[in-house]
Amino acid sequence: MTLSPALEKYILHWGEMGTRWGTNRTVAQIHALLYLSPQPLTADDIVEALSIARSNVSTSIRELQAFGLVRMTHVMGDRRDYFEAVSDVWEMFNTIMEQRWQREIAPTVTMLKSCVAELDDEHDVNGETKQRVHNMLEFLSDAADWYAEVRTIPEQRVKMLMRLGARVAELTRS
Amino acid sequence: MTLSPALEKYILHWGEMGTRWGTNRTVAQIHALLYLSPQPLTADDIVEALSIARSNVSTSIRELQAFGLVRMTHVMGDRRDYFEAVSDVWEMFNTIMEQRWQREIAPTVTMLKSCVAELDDEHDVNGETKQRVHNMLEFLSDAADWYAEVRTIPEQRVKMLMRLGARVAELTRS
DNA sequence: CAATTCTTTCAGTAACGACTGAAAGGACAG
DNA sequence: CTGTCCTTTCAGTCGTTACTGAAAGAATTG
Repeated sequence: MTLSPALEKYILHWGEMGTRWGTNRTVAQIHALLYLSPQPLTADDIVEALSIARSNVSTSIRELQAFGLVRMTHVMGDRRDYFEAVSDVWEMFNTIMEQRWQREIAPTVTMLKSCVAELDDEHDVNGETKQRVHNMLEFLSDAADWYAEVRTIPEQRVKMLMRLGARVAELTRS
Repeated sequence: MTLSPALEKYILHWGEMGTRWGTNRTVAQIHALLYLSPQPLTADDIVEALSIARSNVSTSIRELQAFGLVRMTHVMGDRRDYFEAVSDVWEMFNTIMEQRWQREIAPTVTMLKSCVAELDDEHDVNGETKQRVHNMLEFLSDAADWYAEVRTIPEQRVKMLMRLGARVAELTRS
């Protein structure tokens, strides 16, 4: 379990980015390692490759499984758990988007709705302020509705629509 | 400078979310406060409203200005700096998206390109592994191209395209 | 039902980033 | 030029989260 320079670079970078994407460095590194590995790995493989504690692998793997980014598999005649990452990139980003949506946008929309309701009774609050809370709620719930729609469209069709969007951008310019 | 319960809730929540969006709690709280305020505020107004140190306001405001989310203004006959947030929600999210793109996606695409190049010379690396790095690069650079296109389309037209996307989702289902 | 192998839990520690308060730096008024 | 007002810088502290290592737990084998 020794990593080539390019693969090590990939894993380290992914770890850095992970901190910006809601997880910690280790979780993201493990995810990168599993994504790069053609075969499923054991926890001890990961310990060795990344030089981290066994317990750290255990908790990080659990987080990745909860995210839906890593699956557990088994090998006949071997008691150990093996892990592999979802290897389809499109599926992977769908999963990440979904998670982030649930953790960030959905609770915010809930909060905004209750704020709007409460503000109705707060007569000393400036009208412009109320309007801005309203605007934020409208923006996010429109976006939420749109995202919910898009999620139901099959991958191939989304790709098609994206190409269409790019086409329109060109027409707009000319 | 006293906040109503609903506004306080808004600001606290925004602060929480800020930590998930690449900034820290204070920066996000200040941004929320300025967004909610119908008039520009001074640094001391912010100190009082959020109970934080003056120096903390100074550095946080700088970060918000660098993000392009807050502008400085002045009042005739008053030496102090006043600050106001971009109040248009659409513009605000465009700005946030652009920043996050530059900080997260762009460097990753750069990293992936160099990885792909280096992997060409690393003959002991598994073919499937190389393929996966390639897939990731392709996905992200396609997404980057698409995003660059969309950014050039005027707001109204993007909204139209979003509605069109939702429409297609409905057609797909029936 | 002991011994072995693997996994998980958890308390303590280490590392990191945010925040404060004091001091320095600038700009203006008298 | 001096004092006042406002802003910025920075060293130190505080708080939070990640990580480790030891111990407990669970599953399997002979």
